[in-house]
Amino acid sequence: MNIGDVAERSGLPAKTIRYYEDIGLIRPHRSANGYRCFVESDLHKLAFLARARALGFSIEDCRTLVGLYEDESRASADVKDLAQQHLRKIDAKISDLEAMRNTLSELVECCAGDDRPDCPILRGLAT
Amino acid sequence: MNIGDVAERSGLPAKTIRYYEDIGLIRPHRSANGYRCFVESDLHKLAFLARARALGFSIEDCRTLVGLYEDESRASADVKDLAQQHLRKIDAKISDLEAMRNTLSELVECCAGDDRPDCPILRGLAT
DNA sequence: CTTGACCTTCTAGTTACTGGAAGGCTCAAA
DNA sequence: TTTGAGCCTTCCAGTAACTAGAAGGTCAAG
Repeated sequence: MNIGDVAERSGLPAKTIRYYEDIGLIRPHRSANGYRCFVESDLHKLAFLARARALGFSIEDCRTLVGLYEDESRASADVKDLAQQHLRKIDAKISDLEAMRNTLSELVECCAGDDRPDCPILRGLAT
Repeated sequence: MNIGDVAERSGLPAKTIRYYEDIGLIRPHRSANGYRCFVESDLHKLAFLARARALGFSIEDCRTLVGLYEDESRASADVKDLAQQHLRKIDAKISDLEAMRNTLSELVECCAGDDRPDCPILRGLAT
């Protein structure tokens, strides 16, 4: 398979796949013409990476997850720990965003939104 | 005021204040010795920026907001539009994060988290 | 033999800072 | 008067995870 095929089948842009090779997440073989030559297991790994990234895991977390995935003697506790840490980060981000949303939506609701200059949003920011 | 004073009073690191000058958000005067020399209005603007950033507005949004703030003939509708757009982005981010959290916490709950290799989290990612 | 769709590498840009190096200024103590 | 601490300055590089674009090689079809 060439990069275009795995891009389509994994849902990852070709650029991203090349980047993942650059940083050592995958190691596809090369054909005689220099093209990357992917086998099924490369595709499988890329799909794994795509899903882990979609769940918000960082690239370094993904590297660890792939390592655990390929380690037949892993302890599921290690995977769970990583996932729980990530879950806590997600929760923290959600809290931050909700705090922002609450403050901002209060200000927005107070704003007439007409052609006059008086604006509670700006007043709130300037306070 | 020197940069250390405004840093303390605005809550922004000195590095960040220098950066804001670099990108043209503020234009403090200089003393004879080359030190930046801040007046109250600079401090006020920095505090405004700090609050806008804390609400998640991008630097470019902040630039626009400062412009509106300083424009006595602004229409509050312009401010409100900007804020509402930002609110929608925040809501979208929260939705994304909640989707991640839901999927991930389901997987986490299914995982024994012991020393055995069998792991529903990895299976979920590999599917 | 050319055309178009692939593929390659390389450089640089994105966001909003942050860390660190190398060096100048200021003020108080010895 | 010198010295030292603690400010300040600029400039360069690094962060995360790509993404855009340029310049050029390869391949299959017509």
